[in-house]
Amino acid sequence: MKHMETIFACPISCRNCRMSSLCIPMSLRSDELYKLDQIILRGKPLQVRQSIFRAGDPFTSIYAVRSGSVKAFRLDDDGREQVVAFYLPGEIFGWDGLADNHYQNTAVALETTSVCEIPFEQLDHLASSITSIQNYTTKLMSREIINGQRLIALLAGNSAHQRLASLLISLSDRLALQKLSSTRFRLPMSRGDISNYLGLTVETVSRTFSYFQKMGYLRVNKKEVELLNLDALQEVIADSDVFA
Amino acid sequence: MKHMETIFACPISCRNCRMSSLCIPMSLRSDELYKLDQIILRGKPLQVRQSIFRAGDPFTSIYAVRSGSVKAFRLDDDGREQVVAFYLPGEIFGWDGLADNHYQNTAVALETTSVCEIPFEQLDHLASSITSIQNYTTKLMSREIINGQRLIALLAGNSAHQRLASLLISLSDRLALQKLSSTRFRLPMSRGDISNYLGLTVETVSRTFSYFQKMGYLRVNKKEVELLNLDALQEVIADSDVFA
DNA sequence: AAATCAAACTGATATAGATCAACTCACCGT
DNA sequence: ACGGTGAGTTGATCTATATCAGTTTGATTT
Repeated sequence: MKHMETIFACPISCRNCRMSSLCIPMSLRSDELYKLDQIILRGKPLQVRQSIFRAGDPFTSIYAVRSGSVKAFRLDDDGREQVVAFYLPGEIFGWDGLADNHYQNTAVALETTSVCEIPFEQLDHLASSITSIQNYTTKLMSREIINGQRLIALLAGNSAHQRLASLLISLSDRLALQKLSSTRFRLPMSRGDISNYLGLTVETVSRTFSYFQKMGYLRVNKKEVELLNLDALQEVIADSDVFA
Repeated sequence: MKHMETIFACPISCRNCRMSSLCIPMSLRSDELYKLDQIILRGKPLQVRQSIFRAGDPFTSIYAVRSGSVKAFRLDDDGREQVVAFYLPGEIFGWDGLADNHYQNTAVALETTSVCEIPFEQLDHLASSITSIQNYTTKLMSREIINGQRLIALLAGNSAHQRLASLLISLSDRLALQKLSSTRFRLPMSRGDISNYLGLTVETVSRTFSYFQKMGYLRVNKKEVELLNLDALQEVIADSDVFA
């Protein structure tokens, strides 16, 4: 109910989307954007824990976060969930479904979240005439590969302190892209999600937050964080304890 | 010198490549394959440690392993290398270069290795007329994303034993695709590469090999391994120690 | 064959982070 | 207002793996 006036006053489209500068539209001319806009589906906002797709579902679409945030996780052989990515506004997800036409991950809203659904078949059809779409989607997938590798490197070679500092800096940087405060923000995910994503326990994450706070690097209260010393956090990440 | 007769008697092409059933050609009709074959560059075999591309190099091509093997690694901020993938014959790598037209990783031969270089611009041009190429490359990238996420899950949630067992099973499965023995093979990478990739130390990897041997799961001598009990190794992977 | 060198293995010890346990706090339904 | 529930924090202990310190082996050079 609360958003109704928005919907009627100003139908959502890529043209008036605050995220368009981060999203596929950034690569398009006006006439091309029109065609893209036509194929995008924009449903009701999702509630917390509501899924966008589940592992095993047939692949139909990729998705862009318009507002809110999303976590993507695999279900391991033994049924445990493993978070593999968080997505913020302007970010696009769902590429894991392409390889065999079924999503490998489950994607769920971490808070009230709006996503744009981009049916892949139609996008692909558009891409055959608009080469910049083809190019851009390819680049997006490449970026997803790189982001995965960045996380692999983080998990394989870094301490708990480094892992959490990296996540905070990553979130900070991505919020900055949205022209939001990069120093004061609300973590959309629980401690459990963070610890799972970083390959740690909740206790360790909690203690590391406390440590960073004690050191004056940040202030934290539940999900609210204020980064007080970005440089110090950067240093935590950089300090390979080779010279500790 | 030793391979010269092969080269003269029978020029290398996708048609006579043992890996074609695993590689891009598998998706192509004969006339299409001809066009693909035309753009592929096949250089001399690479020696151990020779690089195919280095992080920062301008992106020009993707590569397929024809024989031998390749490791791909990131250079972390502080200059340490972090192995993010191993590639065996029939596998394709280099997608990380697409996002910003420069490779993010360095790829080096782990042994004497032949690769097919597929210039991306030309492949992309071909893809615009041959949709199965477009589809296939997209699927390959998606698979690369999934493989990365599989490794993330392995690193974030599994013990040393589980990690090594997973790698061994993965290698075994991929050798089987090549119609090679899935139980007796030579590890192309050093213990250092394995430990780096799995986020462990060489000592732990060594001890884990010894443990598996003691348990009768495998026989190992330096790089030669014989898997004696695949089921046991699978069980190591599956055993979330929830019920240990 | 002796000398050199790097990779791999093994043992002893240290430690980061897991595990186990208790407590606080905010929020929710009644 | 009141107990209940789940998320987060903190403390005490335990343990898997890192670290440190050799030793063994096999390949390479002389």
